[in-house]
Amino acid sequence: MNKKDNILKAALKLFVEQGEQASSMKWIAKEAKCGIGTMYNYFQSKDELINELYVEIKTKLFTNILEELNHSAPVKQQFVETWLKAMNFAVSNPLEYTFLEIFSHSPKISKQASDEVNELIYPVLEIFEKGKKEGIIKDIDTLQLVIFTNGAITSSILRSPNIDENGKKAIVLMAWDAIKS
Amino acid sequence: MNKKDNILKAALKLFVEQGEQASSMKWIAKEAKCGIGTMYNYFQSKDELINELYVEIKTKLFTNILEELNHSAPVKQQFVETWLKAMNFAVSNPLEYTFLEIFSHSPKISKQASDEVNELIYPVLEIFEKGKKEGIIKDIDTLQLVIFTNGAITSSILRSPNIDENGKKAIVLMAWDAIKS
Amino acid sequence: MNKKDNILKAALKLFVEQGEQASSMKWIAKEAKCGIGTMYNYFQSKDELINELYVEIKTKLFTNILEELNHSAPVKQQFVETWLKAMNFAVSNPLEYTFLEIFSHSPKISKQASDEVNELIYPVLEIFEKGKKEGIIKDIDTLQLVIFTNGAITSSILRSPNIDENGKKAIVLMAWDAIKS
Amino acid sequence: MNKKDNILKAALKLFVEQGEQASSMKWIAKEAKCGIGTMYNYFQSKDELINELYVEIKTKLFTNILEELNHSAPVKQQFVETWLKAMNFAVSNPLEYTFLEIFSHSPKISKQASDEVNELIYPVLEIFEKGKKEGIIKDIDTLQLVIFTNGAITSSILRSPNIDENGKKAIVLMAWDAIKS
DNA sequence: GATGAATGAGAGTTCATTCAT
DNA sequence: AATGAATGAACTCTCATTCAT
Repeated sequence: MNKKDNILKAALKLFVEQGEQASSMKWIAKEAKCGIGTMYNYFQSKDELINELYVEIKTKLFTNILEELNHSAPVKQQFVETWLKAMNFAVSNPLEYTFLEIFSHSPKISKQASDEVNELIYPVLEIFEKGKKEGIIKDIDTLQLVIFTNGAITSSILRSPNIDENGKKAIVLMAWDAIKS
Repeated sequence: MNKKDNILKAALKLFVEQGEQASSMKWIAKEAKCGIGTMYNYFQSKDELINELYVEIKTKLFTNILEELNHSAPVKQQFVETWLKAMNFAVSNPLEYTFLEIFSHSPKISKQASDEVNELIYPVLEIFEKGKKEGIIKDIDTLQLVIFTNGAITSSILRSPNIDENGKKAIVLMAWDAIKS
Repeated sequence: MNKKDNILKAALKLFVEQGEQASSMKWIAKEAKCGIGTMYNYFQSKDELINELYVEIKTKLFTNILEELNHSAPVKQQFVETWLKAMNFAVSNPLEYTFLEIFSHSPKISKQASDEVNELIYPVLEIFEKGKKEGIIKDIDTLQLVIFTNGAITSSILRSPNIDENGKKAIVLMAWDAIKS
Repeated sequence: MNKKDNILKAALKLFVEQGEQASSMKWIAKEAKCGIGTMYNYFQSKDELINELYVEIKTKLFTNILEELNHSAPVKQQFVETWLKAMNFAVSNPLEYTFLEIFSHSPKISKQASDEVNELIYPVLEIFEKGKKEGIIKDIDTLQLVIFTNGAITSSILRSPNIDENGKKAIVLMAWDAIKS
């Protein structure tokens, strides 16, 4: 078993369940079943651990969302499938999804990590752009549309982590109703 | 000059600009131009300061939103006016609104404070209920509708703090499109 | 009612019941039903309050012990009456007596207060001196005899604050057996 | 070099020489030539340090007193030897003995520590019991006899730390005179 | 690479004391 | 004389980080 992954996993669990401040390096080491010093062989500091975890999870989320995306499918279908996948990721990986929420506006996340992660959204933007060109999505700044959609869906899923398939679909369709022209 | 208000104001500023963890009591005292001990005459602990600030601002927000609400106006008008007021509050009080976002899911917020502010949302729920009864709002769990709406609008306003009147209106109307049946 | 006495009384109570360290000036003021500032009109500092209390109580104890002492009575009788009075003082004034024990070796008691109080013992020393001259008390350094006696009796009374008359007499007679030749 | 022992030794020295309140953890660390944090690797808190020191020293005292005690020797001999050993311990370990005196009635000593050390006295009680059965010790509550004896001897030794062998013997014999029937 | 005892800066908090009222 | 809000030095304790093993 990979030690670095153990550490990331332990940190994720404690950060989400106890809060970052309450999760000391000592405790993370104990949870990861390794020495404190070992953690510093893999991460230069606690902040670096947080940032690496953040980038890793965000990348995992987008990889998951965007793989198998059929760029030639109708825009609405792409929209629905994309956001359903996001919701499924959240449901299947509650720790990861909650972590992203907690740290997305944290001062602990470096500019560099933030920039790195922001690029991941581009393929999603393209779906909206395509829809706007086709005249089926409102002619509003694309980033604003994504932020609106993401805010709505993320809020919904975080407070209903046990939502069923119909519930998820209803939420995505509400989001579609919001942005469709 | 009110000392307690000075402290609350200084804490708000630093919490939002530097993060809570990076804002030591020493620093808050300096910003509030008072001694450290003085803060403890008004708040039993840093946590209590945070919680009091949270309840105060949340109450201020809802007071602002709900005053002058015309309960006999059409549901759509009530919906639009309510959320426009929320956005206006956010634009006029960016520190306050950001603070609420940062701390709304923080482990620092006590159960008691959380319960206290949760009651403030009831009048908003009623608007949705009325719309559902009239058949003009989707027949989905009311709380879920509010969370969806709030998530969408909060995300939007936080990342476009300089939005103009038309921008605000566009966002509220998107939210209306999402929930209307 | 005298404010200064109120303060001394409140301090005595709290020092004995809660410990000196746990008895803040604020708490003493509250117990004495006066403002914090008022205490500083009567005592320059907390330490001065402690020392004044110490000297006052020790003086009260010795006044009580030595008044009515019949210097022409037989030595044994003087001895017994003196120490019985000390025990009665302890039983009647448990707070005062415990206070003396707690502070008798405290670094808070100033050299000056200590010297002042040490003079009070002289009349008691004289009883022992007289007994030694008469050959009915062991020929051991007088101060050592007093310390032995006082240690024995003080220990005994502190752990049996509800002792009865016979118990007190038994202890004093044990002390007499110890020092008599 | 044992760090924990260094800390205990430094704390003992400062507590006795400066008082507990005046001996900050920072100062103890400096005296023990270690960092402040190091102390917290060995003791959870300052209070725990005090209690551990108390139990350790009291145990050392009684181990010292009771080892080699000849239970079949005459009661008077057992009595004399036991208390002579206590006095010798006090003379050889003045810091330790003074520490016990200072803290024996301190509110810092926990009920648990107190209970733990109270059991150490049992073998001493047995000597008195035996003497009472033989009719050579006064028929007074045993614990009271021990408290009387201990109070007398402890007071004596604390104020004459440079006492010689004859002086010690004289004091123990005074104590014997007090309790013998 | 792996470890965890050692470290000390810095955190939150207390409280004796001051001083304007 | 009486008050108590204001103060900040100094306390105990935490924890990210280091480094000798």
